[in-house]
Amino acid sequence: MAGRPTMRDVAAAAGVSAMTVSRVVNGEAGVAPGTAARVEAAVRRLGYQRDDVARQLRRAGQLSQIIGLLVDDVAEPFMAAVASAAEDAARQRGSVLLIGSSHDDPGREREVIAAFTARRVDGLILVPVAGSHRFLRPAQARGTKVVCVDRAAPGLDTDTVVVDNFGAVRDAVRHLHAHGHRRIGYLGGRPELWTCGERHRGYRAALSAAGVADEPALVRLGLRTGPEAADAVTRLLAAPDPPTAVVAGNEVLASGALSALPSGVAFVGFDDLALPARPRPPVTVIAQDPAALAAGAARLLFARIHGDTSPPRTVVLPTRLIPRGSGEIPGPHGGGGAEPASE
Amino acid sequence: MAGRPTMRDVAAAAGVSAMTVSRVVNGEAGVAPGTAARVEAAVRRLGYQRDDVARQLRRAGQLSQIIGLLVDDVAEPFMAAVASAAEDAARQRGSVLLIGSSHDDPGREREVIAAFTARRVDGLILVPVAGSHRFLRPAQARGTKVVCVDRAAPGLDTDTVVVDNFGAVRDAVRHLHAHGHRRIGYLGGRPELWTCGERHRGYRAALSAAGVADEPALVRLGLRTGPEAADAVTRLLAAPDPPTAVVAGNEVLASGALSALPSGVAFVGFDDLALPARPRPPVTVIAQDPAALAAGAARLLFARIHGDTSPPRTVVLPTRLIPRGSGEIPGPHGGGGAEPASE
DNA sequence: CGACGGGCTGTTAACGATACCAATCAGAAG
DNA sequence: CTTCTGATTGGTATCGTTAACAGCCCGTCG
Repeated sequence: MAGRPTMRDVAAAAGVSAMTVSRVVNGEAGVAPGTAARVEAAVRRLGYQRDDVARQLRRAGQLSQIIGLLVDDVAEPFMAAVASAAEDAARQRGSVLLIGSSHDDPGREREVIAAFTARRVDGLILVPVAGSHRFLRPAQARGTKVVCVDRAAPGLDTDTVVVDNFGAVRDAVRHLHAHGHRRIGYLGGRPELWTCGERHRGYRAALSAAGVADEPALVRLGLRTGPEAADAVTRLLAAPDPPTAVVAGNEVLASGALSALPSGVAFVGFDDLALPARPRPPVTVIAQDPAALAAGAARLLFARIHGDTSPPRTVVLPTRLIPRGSGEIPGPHGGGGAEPASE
Repeated sequence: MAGRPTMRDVAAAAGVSAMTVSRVVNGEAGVAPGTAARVEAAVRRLGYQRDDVARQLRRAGQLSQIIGLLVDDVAEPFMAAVASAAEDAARQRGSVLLIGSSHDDPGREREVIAAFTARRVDGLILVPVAGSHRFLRPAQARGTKVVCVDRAAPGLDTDTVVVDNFGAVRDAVRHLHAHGHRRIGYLGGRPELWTCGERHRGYRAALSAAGVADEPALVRLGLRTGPEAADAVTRLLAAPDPPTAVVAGNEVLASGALSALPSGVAFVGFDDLALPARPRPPVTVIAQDPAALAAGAARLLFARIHGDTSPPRTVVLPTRLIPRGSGEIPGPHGGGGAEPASE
């Protein structure tokens, strides 16, 4: 009797069959009250708990009530908010959540996904790293549902929930333009990431819509860390004819850029999370809602798990430009004006 | 052939027995190279993946390679950092991580723990909420290992990894005293949480060691949110004979307090994470290392899982007081002086 | 009085994998 | 030619639970 007690142990202790114990443990009808009481007493006495591993095996084809979440790194505030909302959604539906961090490494992503699917997760919520995700096809064929969140996965035809990255940066640049800026710098992350591409595209679209030439000297892409962003800012501003405004393409870069930015330069950052302690002067940001992203992804995922077979959808959530001052510093070309055509 | 293929399917496809497939899939020796190649081809062709659920059942008594982490809320930066480090540690040891948030609710904590242990997690890393954890005894008796992190669990005899909360706040108050402050306010969280109790104890110990009377009017306990902390600060400073320095007992309160604090009042906050965008003026903080906490907890947990039966240990990690300016604002009693006896 | 129905309980056989042991076969040794 | 060894491979039982079905008992109805 060393290990954990089984239904047979309980059955023996209560003088019934394992089947009856199963019925009592699962609250099924059709057990005499007296018998149920005896079984419950035995359960408590032995400290019995149903073994969901065996249960899941026997009920193959049913759901495992486990879902997996794969993010870059849970330690990032944005990803942590996603994880928290995903866990909430899972729990509400009676599932538990496995979590893994890819750390931007495709190999690691594959490993974690394999470990998850081997445990028969009902579905995966995925923040895909760069690169093809063709390798997911077999898992999908075996029945694992997949939803991408925050980024689209190139070469994978799945439900996807993202924010309007393109529009967000386009609007931010337009905002700066409306405040009189013409030379607007841009700090972007790794261009092979889908979000970074979209955001950069938004930057260029706004410039071209405003009739401003896209000047490569004002753009730094492929930045990864805060210090890299700080360095990039310093170089941008040291160049001849420097930008009068800067946009940072993600929260890490925003945070790093701020530390190197003189107070006269206008600034808009992406993401509102890393800045809860409202630095002074306050920073204008493009805010996204990670909890809404995760909730949307979970909604789509559970719909699939429960049999939805409609064609994959892409849900695009809005962002919000929150003016707090740093983005409203007037530029040299008639700044301080209102937005051109508000939306 | 609708569902996922099994070893039998692969065996049939490769013209061998299930046993041989098992050996190939698990990389065991003693299979002829030609046979192994045939099996591997069949595996790829059918998209077979080993079912770890069935595997775990058959190998009962072995490890499930799943561990569970229960935190207040993964969205908090501190907890997110703990989760990230825990996931790293688990992965390094070939395990996956289930995560759950208790949201400070004992009922929810129990539910999540039950869901985890029913899936036969090898162990739990627990940030215990307030209240008794006696209910964990049966799970421990069934073999689930438990390690507490960040907080001790009252009434539970387990390994525990915490920081020196008492000493941290004591030193912070001593630091303020050394800079000439005598009236030092304190903002504390819910006193039923172990950490909050320890920190408040540290506050009082420092005052009493310095021969300063503990004045209840300078202390606000039971605060939960940033706005509550901001409000508390405002009231403290509006009172007659207000404090010249304030200590905040956790990161949420620190962040809230800062938003309401005039620049002349000295300030030390707990925890360095919510303030990555270095507010100006920079804030002196008591920094803890959540990754080290989680790594320590994982180390103890896996030692238990692998058979360590020595008596439970409590590991206390140090904190670091990082002077950044706000805590060095001189007070009215000969401020600016050095620490009395540095340590 | 016998059959019948409903409430309760038990029996058997899986789910998919693996531990354990037995069988087969080639070539070597005697 | 027989026996033996070692390398390969297969058969069987089993992990803990539950689906499906079979039985039992008692009261009731024709």
